[in-house]
Amino acid sequence: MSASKRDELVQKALRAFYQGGFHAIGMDRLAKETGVSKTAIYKHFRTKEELILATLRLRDEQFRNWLLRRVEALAAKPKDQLLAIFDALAEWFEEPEFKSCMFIKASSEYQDRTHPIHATSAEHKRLLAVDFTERAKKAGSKNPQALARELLVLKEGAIVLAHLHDAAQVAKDARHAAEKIISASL
Amino acid sequence: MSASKRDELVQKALRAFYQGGFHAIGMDRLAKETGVSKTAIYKHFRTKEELILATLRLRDEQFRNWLLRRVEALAAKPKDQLLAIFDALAEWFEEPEFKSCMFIKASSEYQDRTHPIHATSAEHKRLLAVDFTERAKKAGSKNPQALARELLVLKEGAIVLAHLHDAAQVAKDARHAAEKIISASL
DNA sequence: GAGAACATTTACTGATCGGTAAAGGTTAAA
DNA sequence: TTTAACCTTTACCGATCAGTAAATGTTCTC
Repeated sequence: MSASKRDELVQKALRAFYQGGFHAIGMDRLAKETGVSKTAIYKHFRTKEELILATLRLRDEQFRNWLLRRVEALAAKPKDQLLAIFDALAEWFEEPEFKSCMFIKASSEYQDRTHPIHATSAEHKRLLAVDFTERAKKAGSKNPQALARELLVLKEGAIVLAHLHDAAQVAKDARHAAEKIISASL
Repeated sequence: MSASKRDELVQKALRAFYQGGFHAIGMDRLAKETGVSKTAIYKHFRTKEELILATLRLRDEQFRNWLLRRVEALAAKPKDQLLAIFDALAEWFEEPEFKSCMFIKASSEYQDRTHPIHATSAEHKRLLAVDFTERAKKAGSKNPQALARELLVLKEGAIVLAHLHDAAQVAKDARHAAEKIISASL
């Protein structure tokens, strides 16, 4: 299997797990949906867990890359970029394939903190906090780390509620809350 | 099976699903853990889904009852009660069995909005928002519904992050954010 | 104590789970 | 053209999935 074929497999597996859930999607169904036979999959991933971890690594890279670039495209000044996080989220929520956050779902199904899938999910959120902190610092926050963590709380809550309630309304609510938090922190 | 036995079954099933996940816990394992044979379970619940729904109804009642009474015990004035939500959450996060929110996990595993399990999860969050709105109104908020929704965003985000990062820190962050949002809304 | 009514267990169904052995195809060097 | 290396497919493994039929207790009435 070529490197590009492998990437394609991981991308398709990512989509299947995201839409269907990790326990709910079996390897047989995965083979059918990706067009790669089960044996061929197991040539490259020793276990289902390793395949899941590969999809999470891809998702982490794709999502953070998308969010941070989108934020920079939407606003120039660091303070506005902190707010633009929630404009970008609003765009994401409107995508028809939006089904909450891959990492929230992963940590829901793999709850043990020592489990690699759980740890990978925690790391994804940590890396987001690192980026938020950098922007909060540039925006002149009194306590950039605290502001970043508070914005991250808003982001995660918005994702969860966008999946359950009116996504557009939730995005607005989170943005309004962010405005107040950011103002109070400068 | 007596009514109390049935309640005990639902309570034990709730615990098993909460700790293990809905797809991950099979009916055989459930029978073993609850001490009730599979056939006996199916005498009272036509499908696994119906049992899950029964556990969610119990959890909704238990959790909202606990949170709202705890909030009232922690603070007297409506404004302080809005803040006390996050003190109560902090207590919850410190419980050793804390594993995120049952409804977030349920909606993660049953993603279709038309699915009864997903709808039940959405309803649980809606009922919390109704209570928050009432308290926000009594606290003198300019826009009680908006404040309630923003606090709910904070609450859900705090739960997700408490499950992934340092729970005590996350509870503090959410409380600080709530202080700013509440102040700005009065 | 006989018998009806109900609750519970054991044992099973076909389907699917994650994972693998063995065979069949394809390609390229010799 | 043969052979070896690699890749993929088919077919299977034991375990577990949700759900059920038939048999075995257990309890209550008479």
